[in-house]
Amino acid sequence: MTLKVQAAESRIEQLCIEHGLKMTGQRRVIARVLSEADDHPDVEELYRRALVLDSRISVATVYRTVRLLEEKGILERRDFGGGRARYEATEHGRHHYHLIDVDNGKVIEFEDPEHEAFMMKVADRLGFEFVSMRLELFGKKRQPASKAPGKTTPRSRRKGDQT
Amino acid sequence: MTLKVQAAESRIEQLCIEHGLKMTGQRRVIARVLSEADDHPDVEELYRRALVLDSRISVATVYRTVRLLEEKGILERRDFGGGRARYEATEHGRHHYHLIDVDNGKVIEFEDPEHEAFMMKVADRLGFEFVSMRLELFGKKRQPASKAPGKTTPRSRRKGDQT
DNA sequence: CTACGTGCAAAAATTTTGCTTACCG
DNA sequence: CGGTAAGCAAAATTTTTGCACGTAG
Repeated sequence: MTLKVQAAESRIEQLCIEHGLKMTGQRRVIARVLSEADDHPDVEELYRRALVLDSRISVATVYRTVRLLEEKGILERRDFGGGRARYEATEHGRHHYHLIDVDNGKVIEFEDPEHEAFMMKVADRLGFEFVSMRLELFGKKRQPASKAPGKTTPRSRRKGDQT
Repeated sequence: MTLKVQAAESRIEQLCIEHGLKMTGQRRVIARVLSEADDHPDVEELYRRALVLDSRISVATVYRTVRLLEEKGILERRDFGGGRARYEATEHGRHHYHLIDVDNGKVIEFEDPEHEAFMMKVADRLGFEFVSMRLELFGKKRQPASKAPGKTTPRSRRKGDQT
């Protein structure tokens, strides 16, 4: 019996093809990494994950690729306040939003089905065709039941932010 | 009769004082620039405007100040896709949102009175105390009644973005 | 075959910082 | 006065690019 050796195209690769992009080995790898990510990796993280699958990829290519995919509407860029852009796949018709814990940078996702529809209506009313949106909510965890606040903010380029 | 020679504190300066910040000449200038801005200037633009009022201000100070004010919740940082952070004064209880024209970077503001209340409820439901939020809508101007699309995107660090 | 993609390293752009001096409270 | 802020220039980061070469279609 023959094995199917990873023949399946990743979801993002599929989208790339639909958009008529030339599929190079690197793009396939990056597409796969993106397809499998269920968090919000920045370029450096994408690069790291891509390297595992294919060691001859350069950061430059990752940058070029995310920019391309963003322009095509396949990816969306986020800014959760860490100074570096984070990416996630676009989910048409089913947007989710982000609640960022300002104390530790953790990101919680939530949905609101009516919200996107409402935004589309807003765009329409203003004479625009909806392209995409971003909604970020910043908050502090409630429940001050114990310790002191604690200024836990190491003031420097934080490499390892969460989710 | 004596003239009131700019004795009035700017709104932002007022807030700084309430937050117990030491008011230096530079901060006063930057606070004033921010108070008078009705757009979304980036650091470089703030620096330019501050220089007009006081020539001995350095960019470093502008960076340090916006960071400080953002931490205090007096300012909010925005990302309209130009690669540089933009700032605007926080308006508690009356958030407005941004619709960015993806073709030319122009920003249109709009409001939705119920929206912030709704977001606060969401935060609360998730166990968080609302700190702030951001909502950005990206769209293309409708009405393709004339010319061709036109790839009007000079691909490089664009210095002069709109609004 | 040819246009487009990639690697590499250098360049550009943005933001942060170390250190000394200035100045608010 | 004492501690914080500012200036200046250097450093750190993040992102883009020029060029020679590789490759998808």
